[in-house]
Amino acid sequence: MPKLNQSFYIRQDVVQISKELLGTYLYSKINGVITGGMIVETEAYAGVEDKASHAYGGRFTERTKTMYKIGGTAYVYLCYGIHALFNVVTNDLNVPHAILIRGIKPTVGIETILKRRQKSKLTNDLCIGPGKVSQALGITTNHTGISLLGNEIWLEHREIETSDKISISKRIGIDYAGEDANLPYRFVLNI
DNA sequence: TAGGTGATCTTG
DNA sequence: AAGATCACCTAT
Repeated sequence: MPKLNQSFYIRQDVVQISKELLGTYLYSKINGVITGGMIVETEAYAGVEDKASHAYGGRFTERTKTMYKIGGTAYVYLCYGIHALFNVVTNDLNVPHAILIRGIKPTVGIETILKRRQKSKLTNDLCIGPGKVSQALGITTNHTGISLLGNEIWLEHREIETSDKISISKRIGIDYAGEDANLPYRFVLNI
């Protein structure tokens, strides 16, 4: 299957792209081992005007500078001291749009994923939750800034059958964002 | 439902 | 230089 190419990522509408990422596949290749699965949950973070975004108001720091890179870059940061959260940067250089990958359905390298997650059985929620996604695929903050067009972390295109299975809701864990906390920027694929 | 966890950011 | 904050997870 073809990798998502740069022109997919370099588009204006991060909310639309977030929806389109449902049903695509996310892979990592760590120490020669490929793990991955189908993306089933995403959230859009819409740049400098979005109060929930790390880049709100144009904030540009050592951490957030990666969000200003060109579409098709990985933005990974540490949350609550424990969890690496993986995001896809979109849009042009210096436009800090990002999409948080909140859940996948694992399909490749299940053995490795179970080992990384310290679980013995494949359950429906094994990789549901952004911290779990990174743990399952071996993604760490060291991966922040790398290209998603390379051979370490990448996405592949699939057509999903219908949009009827998509649920839209407000984003999780951003109560600090005022009225923007209610924006319908979370997308879940009901499989 | 609450506590663990530590890098990051803001304030002083 | 220090304290508050935080795009979460696990277990009770």
